[in-house]
Amino acid sequence: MNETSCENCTLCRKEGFRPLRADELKFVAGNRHGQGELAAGRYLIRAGEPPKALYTLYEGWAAACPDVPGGETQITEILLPGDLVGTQGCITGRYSHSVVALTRIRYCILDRLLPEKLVQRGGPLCFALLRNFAEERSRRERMLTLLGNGSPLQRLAYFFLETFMRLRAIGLAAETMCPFPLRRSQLAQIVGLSEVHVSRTLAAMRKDGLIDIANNILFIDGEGKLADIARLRPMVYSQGKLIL
Amino acid sequence: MNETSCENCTLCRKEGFRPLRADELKFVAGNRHGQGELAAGRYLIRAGEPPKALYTLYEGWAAACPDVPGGETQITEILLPGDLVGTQGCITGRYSHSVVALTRIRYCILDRLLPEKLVQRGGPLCFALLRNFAEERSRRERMLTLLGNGSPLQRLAYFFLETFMRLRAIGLAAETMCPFPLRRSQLAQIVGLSEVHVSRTLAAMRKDGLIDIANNILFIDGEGKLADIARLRPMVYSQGKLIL
DNA sequence: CGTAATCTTGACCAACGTCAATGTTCGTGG
DNA sequence: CCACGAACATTGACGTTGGTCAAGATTACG
Repeated sequence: MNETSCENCTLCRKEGFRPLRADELKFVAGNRHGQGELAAGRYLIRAGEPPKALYTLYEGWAAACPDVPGGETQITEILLPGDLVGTQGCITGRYSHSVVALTRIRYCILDRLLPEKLVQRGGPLCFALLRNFAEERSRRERMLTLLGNGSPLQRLAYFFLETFMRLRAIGLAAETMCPFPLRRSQLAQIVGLSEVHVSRTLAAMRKDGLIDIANNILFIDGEGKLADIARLRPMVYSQGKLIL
Repeated sequence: MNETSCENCTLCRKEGFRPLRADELKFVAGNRHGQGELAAGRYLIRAGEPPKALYTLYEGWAAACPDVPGGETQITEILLPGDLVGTQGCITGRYSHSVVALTRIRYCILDRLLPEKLVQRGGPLCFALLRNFAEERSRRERMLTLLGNGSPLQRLAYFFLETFMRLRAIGLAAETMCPFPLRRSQLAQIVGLSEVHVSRTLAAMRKDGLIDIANNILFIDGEGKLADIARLRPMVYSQGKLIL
């Protein structure tokens, strides 16, 4: 596993990422403490701990889940390549949720104080951090709406659509399909249903020609139909994801 | 209704708000375009519209609710005095949810470009804006967890506890009670249950000596018991709410 | 090829939603 | 101050949805 430097990072070259200016690149590189790798199932950060670092997910999928004492875990967000991990901790002094790798992941390690430095520094990079927060807040808001009064079908339809569009925005999806490594039980923890009921609902969706999941690939047969069912339309801003 | 200037604002004097430095006060005052008032049930902002302004809720309660075409509305956040309204729109160019007054409200009108200016300016005020986002994201994350796998009892217990603690943090709650103007139907839209079931659950909670609601006042009889039931503990940061 | 993990399907049941009737509170105008 | 109506809250009866349990089927992996 050889180290990749910021200068020849392949991720932020992809469409969907705004290229960094020279001085920005230097700033980020100067706050970078190397990179790491983690197997599926291992934890990158733990809820409640003081922040050790800020991370950028570079490859693979991860999940954010608050610790719920003695209850089923709930996944509150799926983290995809390019997403920041641990911002909450670096801002408020405690990680608010754990982050667990869902596949093997690779990530960059950034200075814990990067947000503060960014605020001092100001400029577009700082604004991008703000927009990152806005985007995540907004995404949780939509899921909240779905969990509050959406049917199982609506919840799943929305989640598939959103995930697909997020992947497409960073160049990781094909025309009508995308990688999809999630297990039924993980889907259940995301949409707030039992694993069994997820399975049933998926069977129905498959029969109706909406979607199919096979070999860790999600096939979207009718993006429009899915959107109609979900009622809510996912918003994928990320015209300028930042920071590696 | 006489105008109050930033200089003799009574809200930000309260405990829980970090007092502004002289230059910060000047900056905020310079980006303030007066204040407004709205009756219960009227909309302050509408989902999907381009941002007209940023607001600070000065008095009263409001609710954030994304537009759901042809479905029950879901309330994704309760806005209390001192909270910012419309940040999402000012950052991303579109308000992501509507905000409706739940009681008569008074609010301050701030420049739509304030977040951008704040980013240029940097400093503690900018960091406070970031922390505001972090706090709201975190709050939605907790509700998401509750709606995903919490019982009706847990959902309500958590919501009462969180609201009580938020009000206390800004000096608007007494030892064991606080104002509580929400109707059953609004509670239902927050916790994702039917109005009838909220009513039933509240009756049970009252019988168990947990809480009581009467005359728009919430009585918390056992804060510890409530916290045990809710499993999640609300986090109220706001050591330094900002910006009027 | 064998074992473990994951997925599917069926049967059953409890929790919650819906409908509807009754009771209560609040504001308004006489 | 009282009377009235409208909005809101409570309670009961009943049906549906989705959870739980358990038994097979399929897949993944050594």
